[in-house]
Amino acid sequence: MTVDFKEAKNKFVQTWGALGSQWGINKTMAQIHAFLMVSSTPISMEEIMEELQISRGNASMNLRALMDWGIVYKEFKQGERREFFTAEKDLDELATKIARERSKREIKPALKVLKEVSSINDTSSVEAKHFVDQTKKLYDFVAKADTMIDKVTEYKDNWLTKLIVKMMG
Amino acid sequence: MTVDFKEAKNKFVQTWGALGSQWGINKTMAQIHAFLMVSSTPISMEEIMEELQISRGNASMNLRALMDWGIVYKEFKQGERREFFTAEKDLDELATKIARERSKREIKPALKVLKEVSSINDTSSVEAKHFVDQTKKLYDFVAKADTMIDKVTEYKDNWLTKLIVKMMG
DNA sequence: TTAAACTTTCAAAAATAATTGAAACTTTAT
DNA sequence: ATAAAGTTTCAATTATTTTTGAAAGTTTAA
Repeated sequence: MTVDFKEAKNKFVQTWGALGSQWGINKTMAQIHAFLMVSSTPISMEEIMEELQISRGNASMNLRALMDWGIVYKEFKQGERREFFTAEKDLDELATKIARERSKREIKPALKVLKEVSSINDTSSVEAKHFVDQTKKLYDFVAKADTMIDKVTEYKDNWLTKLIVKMMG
Repeated sequence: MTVDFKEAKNKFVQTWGALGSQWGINKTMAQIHAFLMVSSTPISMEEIMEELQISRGNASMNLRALMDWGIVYKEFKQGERREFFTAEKDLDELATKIARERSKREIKPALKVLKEVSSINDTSSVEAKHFVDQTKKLYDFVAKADTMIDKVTEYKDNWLTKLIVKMMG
């Protein structure tokens, strides 16, 4: 491993970790994912701990979380006791899984609340009318965006390209 | 203000705050935005502090941040010394501004790093080759997604609807 | 020019989130 | 059955982020 490669890899992992934080994904989780993304072979927990200088517990919990998101897989190696991990490397698949998971965990529950609060029966004040009107609009908008995520992730391959082609036409 | 309305409003503000956290936006910032979104008149800092039970400093800093994002505006009232605030209420405009701002602040810098690390000249190992290949793919994918944000936010109105219509066709 | 009304700033404190590490647990080989 | 090799869990600790509040700054009216 040349020094340049080592540096580049490290920079990538660090940057991805920082970016993750800004999007509400914890730093280590993003870093482990980044590391696995650019690794060409399955990696043991030991090696992840070593590379990212993190504890066993941290590695274990974040690998679990990544597997729950469906973007990291456990692999078993012939004649090896240890578990190895690989990342989903297909980017269409990766984006699809992240979109679906965020929809399920965050957008759907938010929609539920929006529907609920926009259903109050109060027209006694301008404020109340505006509230109902605005939250209904928000519900429609978010629901539409969520539908789009569903539609878009139904495409198996290359949906982003296809979508852009459609947009241009 | 009936009790139901008060409750609904509060639930909405709380929920939006919690959702914000999950997306890397601080709770108070999201709450202030939510509160302004469903308010039909300009609101003073005093009133925001009162409603959300937060300090003056907190209110001031987060209002500044929201204005930097371009989704909250200062208003001046005839014969009033105090400043009042309103949120961008048009949802297409809101989504556009958030998308553009995140692109500028996070995606563009990430692209820069991706370009940089994928440009190393090392083909001495399978690992290095895989790294370059994978980061190049990532660059292309993220660049494409970012282009899409640009295209989509060029539409002035109703871009989400138009996009869905195109997709269905 | 001054003082009242209001806003901003930022160091310190509080709250929240992430991380550690050791004990408990599981699996496999002998 | 047992011990070695490995993984998971979670209470305690540490790190990070957010919030406070008071001092400094600004604007306006008189």
